[in-house]
Amino acid sequence: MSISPYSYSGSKPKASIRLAANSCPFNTACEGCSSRHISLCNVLDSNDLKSFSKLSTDFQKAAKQIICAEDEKAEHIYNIRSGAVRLSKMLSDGRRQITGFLFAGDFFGLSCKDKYSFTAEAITEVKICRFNRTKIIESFQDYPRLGERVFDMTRTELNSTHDQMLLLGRKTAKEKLCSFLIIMKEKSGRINVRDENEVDIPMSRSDIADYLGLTVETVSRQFTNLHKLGLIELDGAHRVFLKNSKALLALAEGE
Amino acid sequence: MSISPYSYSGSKPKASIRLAANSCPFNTACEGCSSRHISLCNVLDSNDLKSFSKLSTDFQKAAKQIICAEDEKAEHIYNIRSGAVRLSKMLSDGRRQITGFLFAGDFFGLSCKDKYSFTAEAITEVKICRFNRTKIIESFQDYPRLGERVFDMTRTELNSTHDQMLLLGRKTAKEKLCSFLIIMKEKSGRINVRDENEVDIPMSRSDIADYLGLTVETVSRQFTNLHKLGLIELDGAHRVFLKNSKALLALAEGE
DNA sequence: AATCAAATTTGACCACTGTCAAGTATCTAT
DNA sequence: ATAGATACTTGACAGTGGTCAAATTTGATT
Repeated sequence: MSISPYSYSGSKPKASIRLAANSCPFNTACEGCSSRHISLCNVLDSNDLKSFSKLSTDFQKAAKQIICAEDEKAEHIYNIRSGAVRLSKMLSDGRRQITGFLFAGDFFGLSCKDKYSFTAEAITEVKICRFNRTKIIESFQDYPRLGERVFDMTRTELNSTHDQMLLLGRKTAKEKLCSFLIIMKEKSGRINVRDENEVDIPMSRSDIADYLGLTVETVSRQFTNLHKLGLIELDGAHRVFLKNSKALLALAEGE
Repeated sequence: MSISPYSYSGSKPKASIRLAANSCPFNTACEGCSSRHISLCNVLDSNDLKSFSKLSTDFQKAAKQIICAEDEKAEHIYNIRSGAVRLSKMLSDGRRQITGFLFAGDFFGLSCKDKYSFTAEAITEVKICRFNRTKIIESFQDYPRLGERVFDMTRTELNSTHDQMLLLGRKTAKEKLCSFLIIMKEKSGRINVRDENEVDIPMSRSDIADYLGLTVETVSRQFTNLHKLGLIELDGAHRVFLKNSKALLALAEGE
């Protein structure tokens, strides 16, 4: 089995915590950041980046750790440098909806008011940089292009939540899973360019279920179903090969 | 039956079209706009408003008219002055998801890229002012408070789509309808302060169904159900009296 | 006021997906 | 390597909400 860009299978919490204390070697300078080209800060030139980097703090979380929790005071916004994160909301009886899977280059926490409106958890080991919300919003004055970039990303995000509403409200289980696979294909293409049809699925079946508004069992059955239809090949639970992504896309759109 | 703030029952298309040609008496000045206090332009002072108003065009649409269509070139952003609008997305086979109901003070069209990602239709007769997208985005330079306001409203909107995802993915039909009634109560309170428990429902059962990811029949059954439970009183299909909004809220949250 | 069309409600039935349970595979720890 | 825990898959059955159809109400048109 080829090496995954996520380390969901081999992550060791203890080692991760040690690294987190150590922090990133480029703590005070974002210049060496490996995710800069896809992050919000990619609009800053070398000079601006130097002063801007003082606003950021770098840290790391092991898989399954909470990054921030729903209803907690929203003091920071977070930018993912590597790894995978899930954002979720819960009903009082434990029913959960995952509102998004986030990867390198994605940020979260800006849309909240005084409290976080979701819980953010590490799916794999993640590297994150964090900014004070107030300060970064103020900094949009000094770095107008950054403000524009953040606004732009927020608009894009709003657009894709509308697609997700169409999925949740109107698609069948099969269409939902096909949509999910297409989404994951697109996201993984942004991060790692190997065979574009070889898609990593860092999250559990239960995460997928809570993202698609289904149960684990239904998700599992639909994986089996798509395999029987000859549309996908499974290599363990966390790696999928899309044998016919055109057909998957058509199914995803209900055609 | 008391008079509704929407004119969904008595609207006459012909008359509306005539009015639309006539446009608003305050066409070149937003000063007299009755929805200014709740609209995005409420951050502008009297001077700025005068020059800003030159960017806007006023018009009116009768109920059931399309304001802008999915996949159409996105040239404008729209601000609702009065009436109710629905935004929706469709699958190729006609399945529809309504992503939002909009009222006086709401705007739409900003989150789109080159094409509109939704169709906007008038539910009731609506008064709307329209801005050129490019020009208004440029104008954020001159009116920074306007840019902040729009950004802020976009963030709020993103937050509420997350709530809607939780609703669509994880709530039961009963919980969905209770949530809808609570949402409508809050929105109508913003526009018209009468008895806060007397809620106008300008949209059809079919619109509600497509908003909640249900069928018309299920929506109708749940209305009947809530009535039997003594939680609501119906005065026709478009006016609801919430007899116990606390209980409705609890049901909406799955408690 | 009368007629027709559209919207809403209600009923009967059923399918998709959920629930509960058991079996299998995978990962982690020793 | 072995054992235990966790994650995933599969099966049997059931229920919520969907489908189809008919009745009723509401609203528009003449």
